[in-house]
Amino acid sequence: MENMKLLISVSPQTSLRLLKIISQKRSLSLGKSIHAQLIISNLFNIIESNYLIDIYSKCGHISAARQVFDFMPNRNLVSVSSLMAGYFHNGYPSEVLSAYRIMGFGQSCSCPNEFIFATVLASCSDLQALEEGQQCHAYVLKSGLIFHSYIKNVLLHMYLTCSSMEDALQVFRSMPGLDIISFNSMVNGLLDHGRMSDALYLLTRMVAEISQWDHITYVAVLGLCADSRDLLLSRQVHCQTSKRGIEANLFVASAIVDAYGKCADSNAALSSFRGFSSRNVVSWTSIMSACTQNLSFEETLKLFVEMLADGVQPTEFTYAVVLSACAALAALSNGHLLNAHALKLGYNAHLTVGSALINMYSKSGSVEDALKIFMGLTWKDIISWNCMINGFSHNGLGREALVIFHRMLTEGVAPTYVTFIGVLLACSHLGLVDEGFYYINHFMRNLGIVPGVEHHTCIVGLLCRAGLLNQANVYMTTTDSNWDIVSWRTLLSACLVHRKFLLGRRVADYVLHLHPDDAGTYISLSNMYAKENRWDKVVKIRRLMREKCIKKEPGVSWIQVRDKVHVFASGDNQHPLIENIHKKIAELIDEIKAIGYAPKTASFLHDVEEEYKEGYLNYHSEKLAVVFGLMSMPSEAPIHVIKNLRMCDDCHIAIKLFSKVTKRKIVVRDVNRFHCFEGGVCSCDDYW
DNA sequence: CTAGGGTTAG
Repeated sequence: MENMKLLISVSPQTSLRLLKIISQKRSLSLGKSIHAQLIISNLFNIIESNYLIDIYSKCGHISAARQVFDFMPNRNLVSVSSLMAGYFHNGYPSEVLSAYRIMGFGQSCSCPNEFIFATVLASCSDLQALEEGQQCHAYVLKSGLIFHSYIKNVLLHMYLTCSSMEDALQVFRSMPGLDIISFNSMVNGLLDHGRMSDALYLLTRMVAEISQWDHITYVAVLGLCADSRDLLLSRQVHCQTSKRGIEANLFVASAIVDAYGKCADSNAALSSFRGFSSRNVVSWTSIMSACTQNLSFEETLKLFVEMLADGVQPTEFTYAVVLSACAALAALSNGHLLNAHALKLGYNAHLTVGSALINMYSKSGSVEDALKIFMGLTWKDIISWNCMINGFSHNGLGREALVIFHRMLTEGVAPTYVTFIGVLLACSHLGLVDEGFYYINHFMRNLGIVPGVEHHTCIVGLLCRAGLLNQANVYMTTTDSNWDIVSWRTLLSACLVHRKFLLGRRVADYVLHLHPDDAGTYISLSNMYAKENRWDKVVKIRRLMREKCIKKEPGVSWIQVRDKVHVFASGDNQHPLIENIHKKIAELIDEIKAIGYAPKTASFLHDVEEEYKEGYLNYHSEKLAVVFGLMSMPSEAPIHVIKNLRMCDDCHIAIKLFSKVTKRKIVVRDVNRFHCFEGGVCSCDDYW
């Protein structure tokens, strides 16, 4: 710094050399001091001012750049294009176009050159301003500027982002002298439009026409690997990049992690991520996304903590990924924490973060908080609406879901495939049979949305809920859809709830014909027999399951208390406080027996599985977790428990009564829906 | 002195 003052006062050539270095280094503080020196010595000319515009723009101080520009007594084309580039790179493409309009080229100013058009066309791309872009196209054709390679490529990019693939292809085909940048743009454009085979064809052409691929070509190829879920190809490309030393590039590194994640190999994603020498937010976010997509939710949370410890600031993408991991885990307290964190950094206003928060809160049993977030959004898109509608529906709040749906229609937002899953689910909760059929048969059809198996399954649920089980069965057998095991289970469990055992057994036989080893169906069947006290049949089914080595997925429930997640499996005694928990359960069972609870047992049989024996039900995982929660949470705090299977009958009754005798709010998220127990009743109205 | 293509999301 001391030397700099001397240099400026000594020679103007040296000051230009200094300015060049400062521009390359993007040093705001040095730029400011040399600016001050120039003012003091009153020595600056057009070139020095242009440098200052460039430096301020590159350092994100666009208003300072504008000030320098405005105070210049004389300007040239470089002054204009530097300022335009500044506006463009700082995210103000519309300023570039208005600057162009008021510039008065050809009159007071000389004609625009290739530098000006490069930035103007790039701004058209960002603004999706096809018409302006076409006007530029005409000008660069007439003026001959089209022969500059920069102009050619930026024009191609404009058509790729603003117009049809056909227009872009026409520009691409008519362009002489294609270079690596034109090819890269075209490949990426094709991939963006989902035209994978065309992209692949172009890549084979690139092998012949481009001597050396660069890192951006590899990013495109890795995008192709990810889109086509081709693990082998991903490995091959990864190897090539590391051989050529390109994997050190952070764009390439992130693309490698993403490709492995999309190809369902989270181990490869993790080990390649660990092997990279440098990291940034994007590569961190990519690895977290890879883990979340492959159901390693805890890993995502651990990585997030590690990233923060590394001093890397999250972005809206990061929050979206981590929040969706929280949603999957129903990790409400982590989600709360992330909400506060995002709020502090100002990311709460972002659409993706907002939707992720709505999703997280509604999947963690706190719809009230989800609604608060939703109402606080200044900008809503279709995904925010869908998250809120589905959030309400999944929590059994059909009325509220429909209110949001109608508000969405009034605001002129067009519903989508996902919207109607929530809407039909809401109809099912409310018993609105006619409305449900109206939505699926007319409303969706008028919008050109073809109903999928999710919608049809909602209709089955709707009919079942209304007690129209035969109609539900007929609907399933006569409607052409990709009926899956989920849809059949909807009908089966309805048969159980409504005690339609004849139909239930017939359906179960049919399902076992389609899915011979489905444990859930065997269990439903045996539950139906158990409800009729036909224990001989129960024993037979259990024996059959043993012979076929079909195992029931063990019931697991978990609850978060402070910073720790406590996991309970049915009948296991792993928890350090298990003695106290059993004692507490026994006390509570005695209490609720006094108000009418009658436990179900089949103690008179020895050949029945453990779970039917006396007292065994008391060791069901959800009871263990709920009672542990009652013991360890402050007395006003609601108890949030998550279970991997559907809740069992007995636990449902017992927990309802627990909520009454303890005056606590208890929320259990099972694999299907939420049960919100309060004052002895459940939000599911005993139907699940 | 100024300009081009690229990674992560609900």
